[in-house]
Amino acid sequence: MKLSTRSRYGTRMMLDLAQHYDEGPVQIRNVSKRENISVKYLEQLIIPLKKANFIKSVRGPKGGHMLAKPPEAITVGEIVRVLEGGINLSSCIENPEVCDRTSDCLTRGLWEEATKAMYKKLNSATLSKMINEGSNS
Amino acid sequence: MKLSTRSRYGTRMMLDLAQHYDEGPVQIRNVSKRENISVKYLEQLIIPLKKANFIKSVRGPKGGHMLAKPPEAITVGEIVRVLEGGINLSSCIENPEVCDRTSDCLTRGLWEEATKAMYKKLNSATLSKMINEGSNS
DNA sequence: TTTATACTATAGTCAAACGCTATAGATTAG
DNA sequence: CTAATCTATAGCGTTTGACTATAGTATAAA
Repeated sequence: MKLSTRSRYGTRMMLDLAQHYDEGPVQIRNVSKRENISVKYLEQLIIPLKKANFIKSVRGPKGGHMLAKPPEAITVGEIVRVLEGGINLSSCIENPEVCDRTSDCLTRGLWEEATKAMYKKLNSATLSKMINEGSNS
Repeated sequence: MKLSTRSRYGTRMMLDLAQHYDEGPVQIRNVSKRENISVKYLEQLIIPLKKANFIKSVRGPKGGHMLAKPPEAITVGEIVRVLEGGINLSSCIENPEVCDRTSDCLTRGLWEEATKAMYKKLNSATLSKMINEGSNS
């Protein structure tokens, strides 16, 4: 029931990139220092975020990473979905065939509704909103 | 991000008990057959649910288990909270001290809001509602 | 054209959690 | 007193999570 550190660290990295948007490529090394997260771990998180087109990278010296879209066009919901591999309270929501009781299951609908409620909140939070509203909003 | 089988099986057991409420003590053996969940595993789930006063048990021959309150007085949210050990997307919500960034964390508030949204849904579902509304409501 | 800097890819390690099973014991109706 | 039933605790095998290590590939700049 907990979000993985993947999602939490990934979101922090994306917020860090958002705070340095328009400053050119940001090196992982620096994100690592500021956020106190291992370089190797961040490198791993970047891969799926690039595939999802949220980050673009520049190789070689002076290279680095930057948001592929402006901070107001990326939501935390999207980030979590990419890093968590889908947000769902139960795998029977995506894959009804994992359970032979699907047809008459009393609980499935509820898990789905609860998932959606959470989802909605996360989707309403763009990176720029997060930065502007701050922590104690 | 998935609910554990503990919560899902536990909820199914509670729904089963609700469907046999007022029939006297129900034996785990029978719940096990109907729900296709191991007896030993169910026995384990009953313990915390008894402590939380959702189930009461009768020992000896003809003994068994039954809801400690009517089905309309128990919500799925309560069951999940007991079996999951709290529903929270991040442990920093219950225990701010796990992270030294709490004071200026941009994400904590969002995890909390999303948690509450999910929570609200689960709390609105009583066992009797679940049974009456069925699966395809 | 070399070299240092930075990103990329894949595999490995360690510990904790999960899902489940087994054993032994306590209680009580009949 | 005994069989049916619940109770408690410990164990076990697998999976997942959170990292870490190694061996690259690309490229700006000297």
